[in-house]
Amino acid sequence: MTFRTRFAPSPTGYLHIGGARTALYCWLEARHRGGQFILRVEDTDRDRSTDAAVQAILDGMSWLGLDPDEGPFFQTQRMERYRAVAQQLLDAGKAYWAYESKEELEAMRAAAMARGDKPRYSGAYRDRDEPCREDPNRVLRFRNPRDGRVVFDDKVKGRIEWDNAELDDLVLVRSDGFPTYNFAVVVDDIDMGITEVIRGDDHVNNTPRQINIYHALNADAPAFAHLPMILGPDGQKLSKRHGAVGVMQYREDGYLPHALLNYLVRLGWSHGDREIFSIGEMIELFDISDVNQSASRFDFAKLGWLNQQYLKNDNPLEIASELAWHLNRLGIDPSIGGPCPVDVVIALRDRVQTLKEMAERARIWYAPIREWDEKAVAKHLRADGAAEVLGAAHAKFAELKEWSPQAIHAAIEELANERAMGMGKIAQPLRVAITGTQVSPSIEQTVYLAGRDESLRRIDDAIDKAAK
RNA sequence: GCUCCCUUCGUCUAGCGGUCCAGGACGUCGCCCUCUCAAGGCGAAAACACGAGUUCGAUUCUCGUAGGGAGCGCCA
Repeated sequence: MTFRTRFAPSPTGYLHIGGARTALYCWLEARHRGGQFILRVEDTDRDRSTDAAVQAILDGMSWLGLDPDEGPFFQTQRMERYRAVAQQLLDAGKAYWAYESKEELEAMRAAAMARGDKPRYSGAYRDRDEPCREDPNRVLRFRNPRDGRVVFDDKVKGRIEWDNAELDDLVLVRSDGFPTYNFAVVVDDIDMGITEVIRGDDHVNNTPRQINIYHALNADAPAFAHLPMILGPDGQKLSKRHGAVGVMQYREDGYLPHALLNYLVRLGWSHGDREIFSIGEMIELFDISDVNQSASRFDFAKLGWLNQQYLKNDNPLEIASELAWHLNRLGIDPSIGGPCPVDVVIALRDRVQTLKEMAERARIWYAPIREWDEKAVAKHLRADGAAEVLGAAHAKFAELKEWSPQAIHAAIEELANERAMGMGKIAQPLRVAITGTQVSPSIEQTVYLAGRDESLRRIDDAIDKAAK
């Protein structure tokens, strides 16, 4: 039997960070074992499912590079199949019709709670053996075994045991004819030949009921692996309050997909002291049974560090095209003018953690200085001799044979030697002249990226400003 | 309330009975480098939730306690 995993989101919102990690683990596990990864959209809740959410999930997965081998399949397109399997269960006496109204069920639960019991379905119709009748409240319920235990070896959590007495007769088919989650997953996972179910640990409680359904269908249950939750930095459930929850938001915030993947793979899993993993290494080394059992918190600081690692080490050409996307979002079109984005990447990759920051910092080379840092002006432009130094730099730059960081560096060094000044005395006024601030990449990069004409213009402006 | 699950530095984790007065990484702090900011280098502080067992020996095994989480839907 070939090894097959699946990711089965319900399209009720964007692909969130926990879902992304689940998808990643499913994908890695399939790739690691040379099996297949299937994408299935669980859209049986017609009230909450939307096409936009389906698209958001697809977009998120494709941005992350988590390509499925099969799918997406949609449960709403498999209605006939669920109906047939339901009939099969009914014929075999493993399911029965029940007719309680939602209010009655509600009262039943409340009464059980009041007694200190678990709120469960009483099984009132279980043994009535009535002929089927039309009724708006009619649902098909599973005849869950009354005794015995369900035992399974979770690949993450270890052995988990459950008394059947704890389980009630769950609804398989709703009164509107749609299958419930617990029923549809089992049918799908059997039909799609899924051999390993990897999902969030909020599903462990469903697993014993699903295993019973597998058995009722004379099918072998797959292996299960339940992943611990990802919490917000404060240890609370991850929510909008924590900022980025949808995966595509990370793109907008300037993270590289590989960095996010690397961060996610290390959240709950590790391989010795290793922190950086190429996709190939993840596939080679990942094993679902090495995943941790406890919830982990999301740490933006570490994600930022990882992102910078990729910014620094990936091919600058590739980073440059990502940077262009972010520049566009700021209304800058680098193809029209200004420095080449690759040079910008090289100048800034050691100084920022995200592409978004990089684009914002790159602004000074694509557009005029918007705002002067008055403290910087006072300290460096209006300092004694600053205007004179700027004038000398202007002259040297104007005469440079080639406009390169090396040539600019040589010119500044020469200037420093001529006047026996420290580099700082020259670099800082220049920096303020070019950027309006006292923070930027190395002075030769800063000047180089501005371009010769623009540099000379800005130096002139700064000299004027110094005089005022 | 009931059932199930979880518990090593602030955070992510290593550890699978002695190698641990607990290792790495992020973050923090200090020093070095230095034209600013970073990056980089070096170094420091920082954890086995608690209590019983089992054992010659427990971070590692068992059981409790405490704390946290999940589920108990005609939602997935």
